[in-house]
Amino acid sequence: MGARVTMRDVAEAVGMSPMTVSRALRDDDMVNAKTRARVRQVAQDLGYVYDSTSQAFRTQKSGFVAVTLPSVNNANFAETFRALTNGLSEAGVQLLLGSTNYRVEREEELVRQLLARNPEALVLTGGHHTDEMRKLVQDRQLPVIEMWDLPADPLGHVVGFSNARAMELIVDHLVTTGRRKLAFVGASEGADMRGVVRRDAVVSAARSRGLPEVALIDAGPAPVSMRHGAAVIEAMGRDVAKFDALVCVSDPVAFGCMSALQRMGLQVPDDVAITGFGQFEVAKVANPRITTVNVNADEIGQQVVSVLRDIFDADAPATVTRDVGSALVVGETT
Amino acid sequence: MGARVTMRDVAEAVGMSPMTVSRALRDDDMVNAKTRARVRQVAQDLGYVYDSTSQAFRTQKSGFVAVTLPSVNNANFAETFRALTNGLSEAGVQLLLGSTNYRVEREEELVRQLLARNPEALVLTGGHHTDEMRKLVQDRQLPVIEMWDLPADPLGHVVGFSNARAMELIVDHLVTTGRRKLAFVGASEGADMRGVVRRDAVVSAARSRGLPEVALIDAGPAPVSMRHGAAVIEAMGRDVAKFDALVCVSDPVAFGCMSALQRMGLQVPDDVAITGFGQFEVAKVANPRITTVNVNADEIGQQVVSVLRDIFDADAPATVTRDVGSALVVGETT
DNA sequence: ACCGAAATTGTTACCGATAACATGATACCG
DNA sequence: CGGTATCATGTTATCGGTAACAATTTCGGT
Repeated sequence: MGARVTMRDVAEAVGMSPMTVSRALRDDDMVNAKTRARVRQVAQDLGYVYDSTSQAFRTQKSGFVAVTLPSVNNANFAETFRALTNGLSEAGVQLLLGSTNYRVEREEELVRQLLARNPEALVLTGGHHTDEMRKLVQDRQLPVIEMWDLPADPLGHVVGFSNARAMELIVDHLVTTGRRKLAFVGASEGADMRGVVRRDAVVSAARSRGLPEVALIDAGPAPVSMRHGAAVIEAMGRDVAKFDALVCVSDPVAFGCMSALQRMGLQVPDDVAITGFGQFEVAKVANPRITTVNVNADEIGQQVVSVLRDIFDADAPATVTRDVGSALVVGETT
Repeated sequence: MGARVTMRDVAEAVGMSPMTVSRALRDDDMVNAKTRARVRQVAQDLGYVYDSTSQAFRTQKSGFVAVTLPSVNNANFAETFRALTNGLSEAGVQLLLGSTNYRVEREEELVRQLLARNPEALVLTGGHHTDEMRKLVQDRQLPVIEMWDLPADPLGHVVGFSNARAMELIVDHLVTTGRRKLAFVGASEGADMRGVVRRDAVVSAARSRGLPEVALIDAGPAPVSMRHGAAVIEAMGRDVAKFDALVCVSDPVAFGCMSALQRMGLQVPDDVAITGFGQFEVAKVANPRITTVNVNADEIGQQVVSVLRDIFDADAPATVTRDVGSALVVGETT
């Protein structure tokens, strides 16, 4: 009861060496079929539980892939994570998850912790990191995948899409539908780099298309969600109607804005158009449906899995960059 | 470059024994301050990364707490997970996360994998498990916490609330506001036990209060979300107006239902009332605000952390049950 | 300067699985 | 029936830390 059951115990019980037990419990070896069956039976009877820690230690292969996400509490990142989990659990790989809370310093600390677990690959969300952190991962010969962005100076493999180009799609769409006075609703400067990139892309796209300067509506520190969108629009009051369109950093924010507008009696899209980002479920179900950009979180996950598979199979693949693209999804808010 | 830097290397570089290095790198020991500083400096210079795997192996303490969630892609579970992460990262504990996809068989398999990592505690969502799985965890002297439910036959500690009582709050509220013909919108029988409990509670609460039998609207296999709620109501058409109220298994489903109703031109709550569950963000921001039940996912996480702290501090605490309760949050849909 | 206590560093063995190599058992061949 | 290829099992050493204990140094008080 007190002591834990080890392979040695199982070996003793079947009257064989631990090595044979080890082989019998793993699939891939040449062990007599009857022996294997007996070993497995005894192992089960004794309540033996395999010790991955020892295996990881002995083989120097942890069976872990480390993943950092800005937040789990985001349907898109969660979806990518789900796809990763599903794709990798078949390969017997477990995920070590950490949240950066949208802060690069937190990411550095986190990666330090994760590296101590000796992961076989590192999957990072985004391409913005501290210098210290870059050094950390580059010193090791550890496969790194950055996802959700297309960083200018990648650490290794990349699976993502261009946030900037996605925003241009939106701006062009708004121009086409006759909107000119745009406002961007997003988080305060700083933490959420993806948001910053989107904002800057909107601003510069508007400029290059000859629109008036884009107004910036600050919904508070990242992460911003439904309630922040609603709150900031509520605070503005009917003033907001001076804009033709609210370009929001994400669908939840867009939904929050829309809800606030509707409560004030303003019509979407007649009084103000709204766009979101990320094709969250709410965009499809909201009334009216929110015009958004499909970023296919699931496919990002799958592509990352595929890259990891390649890495694990062939030991030294060239670093790849996969652009999963993005597409405008026109709803009823524009 | 090829070989990894170990404590031995650091020890050699500073001219001391590995043991001293080990002590210097951990905080809590009595090492000369200057020695410690020197060791740390050298370790950093050499790019030494601590190997938690070895530590876990030697000390037989993994530094892991294993957590199973039905799905990461659920704002409430994600919130609980976030609270767990935050609370435990201070204690130097890492979380090992697995998703059961709302299936007990998957849970069993998952727990098997997680146990192989030798976690110091196991945090499970819900109180329904396979027999095999119950044996698995009871054989070990491993602290187990079930959360989000109040199981009749708990495996160990419990932090949760009564789904049944929460649904009674809703039924009573609907009765008070004059509703009698209720329909429950949830997933098909089977996987999501929490949903089943909620449904049964509504049915029996309605009976005991003398209401007509509750109609059951099947939104498809778990997990069900916005789009499933919307789809099933759309499929029903205006027939749905024969009900006084739609009692939904969750806020997202409620939002989907509401959206579908509104698209058909039905008024909420005038034509049909709607209730949700879980106080998701969408309930607060939707228009009208959805009447729901606050379940405080964050507090569940915090309470679990507190129980874990107690477990880690004092080795053998009695098993505790903490009811975090739930409260009706009246919105504008009833 | 000497002694004992406290502070600091060192030595040895070991956690559990498995790679690499060695050995024993069995089958198959002419 | 001897000899070799094949299959099946056993032996030994080891991954990188650290517990437990041992040895050494430092220091204050007399």
